[in-house]
Amino acid sequence: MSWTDERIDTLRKMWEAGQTASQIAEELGGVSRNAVIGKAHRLGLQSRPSPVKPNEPDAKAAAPEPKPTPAPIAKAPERIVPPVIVASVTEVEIEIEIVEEEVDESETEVVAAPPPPPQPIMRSVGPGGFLRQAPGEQQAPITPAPPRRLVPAKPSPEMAGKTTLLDLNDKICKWPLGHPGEPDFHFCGEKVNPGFPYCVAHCGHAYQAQLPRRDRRPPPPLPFGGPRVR
DNA sequence: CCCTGATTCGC
DNA sequence: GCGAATCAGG
Repeated sequence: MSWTDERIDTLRKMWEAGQTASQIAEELGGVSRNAVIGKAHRLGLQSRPSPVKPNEPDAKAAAPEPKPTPAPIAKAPERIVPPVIVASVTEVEIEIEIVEEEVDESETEVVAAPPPPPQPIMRSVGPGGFLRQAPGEQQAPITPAPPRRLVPAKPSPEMAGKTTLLDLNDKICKWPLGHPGEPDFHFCGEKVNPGFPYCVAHCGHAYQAQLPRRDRRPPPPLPFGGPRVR
């Protein structure tokens, strides 16, 4: 197989969409994961969370880097599934600070049920103007992706007018609708909130205000062993 | 071991 | 330019 313009285009778009080299190679067919990576680099596409860190030669008296705020970023979920990223507060906006630990000892005497705090819904505004979901109105994260590759992500009748993987570019919302492998899997396709991979509306889903730990519900168990089919 | 991407180097 | 081999982190 050779690198035709179409194949290069597919590679480029899938790479930019965050697909792994393996997935891209699988999609293209006839090439190995290494071939994809090699090509991607030759194309100038590069950098993307790599497991291997660039070795800083200047690691002499390297000060033990202070990390006061590790940035509350939810760890990356399965590829393609929109990351529900906890708001990494960049501006001055609502800050939910709750001193946890030591929940106080007043629990021995349950006098009255704590009255439900009738608070108005507070939403923080993210850059670009999207409204973050407030804690409490947050919805459970998207269901895990089903087995992928049930169907080629290519042309099909019902995909008419849909934004497919190959339609992605910097200007349109990459919020996935459905799951990879499903017949009608496609992307939002709206104009992006400048500087973000999603439109304003989907930014509101992707970047959410943090919920205090103690009020957080543990993630629901995955219906089946989880993604990844093989 | 599995996965990942980066890099090297013979072709 | 290509990609297998190799490396190294998670």
